[in-house]
Amino acid sequence: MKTTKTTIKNLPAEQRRAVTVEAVIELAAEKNPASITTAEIAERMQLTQGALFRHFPTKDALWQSVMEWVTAQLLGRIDKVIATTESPLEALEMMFAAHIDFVAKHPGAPRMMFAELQRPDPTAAKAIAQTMLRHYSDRVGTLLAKGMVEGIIDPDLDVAAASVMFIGMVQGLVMQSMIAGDLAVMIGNAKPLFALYARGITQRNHER
Amino acid sequence: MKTTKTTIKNLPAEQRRAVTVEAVIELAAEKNPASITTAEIAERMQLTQGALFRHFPTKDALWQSVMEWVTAQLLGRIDKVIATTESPLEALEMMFAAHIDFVAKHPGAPRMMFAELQRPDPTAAKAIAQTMLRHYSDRVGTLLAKGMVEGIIDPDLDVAAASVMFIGMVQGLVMQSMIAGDLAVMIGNAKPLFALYARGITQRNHER
DNA sequence: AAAGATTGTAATCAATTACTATCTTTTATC
DNA sequence: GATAAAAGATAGTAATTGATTACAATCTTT
Repeated sequence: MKTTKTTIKNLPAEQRRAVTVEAVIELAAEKNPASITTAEIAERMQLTQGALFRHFPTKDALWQSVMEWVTAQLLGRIDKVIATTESPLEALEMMFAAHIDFVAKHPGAPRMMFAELQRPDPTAAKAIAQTMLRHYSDRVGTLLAKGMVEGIIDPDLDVAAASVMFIGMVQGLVMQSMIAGDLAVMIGNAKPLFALYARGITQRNHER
Repeated sequence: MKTTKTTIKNLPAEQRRAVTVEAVIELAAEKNPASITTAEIAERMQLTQGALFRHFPTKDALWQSVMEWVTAQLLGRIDKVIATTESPLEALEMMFAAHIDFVAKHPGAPRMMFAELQRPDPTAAKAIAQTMLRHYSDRVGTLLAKGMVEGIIDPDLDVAAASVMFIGMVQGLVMQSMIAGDLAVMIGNAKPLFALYARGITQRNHER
């Protein structure tokens, strides 16, 4: 037993790649993802810069792995909570909460998404980000459609607009937390925000 | 008379600075603002890279000017349309439309905002972005409060949440247009989006 | 324990970064 | 039209970028 925590060297390749992705996620929480250098990543994980390229052929390949990690994590969490309820509205709320929780734990994730989508050249990492968001929108759209059938959600609702607003809410909270420089503000405002959203999409006949 | 349109040289300093800001806004529409170099800016305006530093002492000073331009433009347009109506709800809708119109004309603007807010170090440009968004939120909050007094807007509304959602809508549309790679999608979705927003914040007693 | 494969180090590469010093050209003012 | 100031061109700087190299340390397999 000689696992010194500070210097974990000679990790198997797969494990090293995983640690690298974690380091990038960490760094993306602290600064603009576009300006993260390979030297910074290496320093964060107590490794030399050149060693990084033994595990990733190129920097974009590294970003690709990172985006895949984010995709798997976020969609995984979302699908998990959706499956726990039959109510579409409740599912949307849990989906939103799960997303905010994920973003609060990994503030770098939405920033990376945004940064990747901005890239002019069609990189592999960018493509992953695009398909991820498409899948995300599909989840929201499906739940909304389900709710309309059940009569919970307004039948005249513009599903596309409601999807954009759902994603916009997350983005708005992220932006607000960046202005305030405080992540707690995000979790605190999540519940009233969704309440406002629900008020906009739900059917009215039953009330009052 | 030999004013070839491609080479506008020897501009007076003030004019040159204005042209520079325009060039940066243009470039920010095409790629990640954080990775815009002084060489690129100079090339875009048919100037040598060194000449840029005759008009801006440092690169951050340049960004500062750009952020000031965005602030003046956006807040200026917004205040202008707000003044044209007495109805808070109508004012909000016009404000939203003006914002989307501005963003559609200058897609680089919101990207720069996002990029600046992400910077870990407290630069002058970042400070401008923060105060700008604070002023923006104030405008929304004031209109909402006014609407509550007039009985148009739900008295139990969470004003902070509604402000976050307002900004989030813009951000959501920006993101959607980045995924689609098409700016037209933004303008097309603006109206139904605001309708959904209005549905969430307005008083219910008068209807049905 | 020998052999081979894997992982990491240190030095280095060309390209690019923001920024500067020096020289030339253009513009404005008399 | 002479002269000074303003604006731009040219050609640099040191530092940083992603990526590659030769070599050493470590692990795995036999």
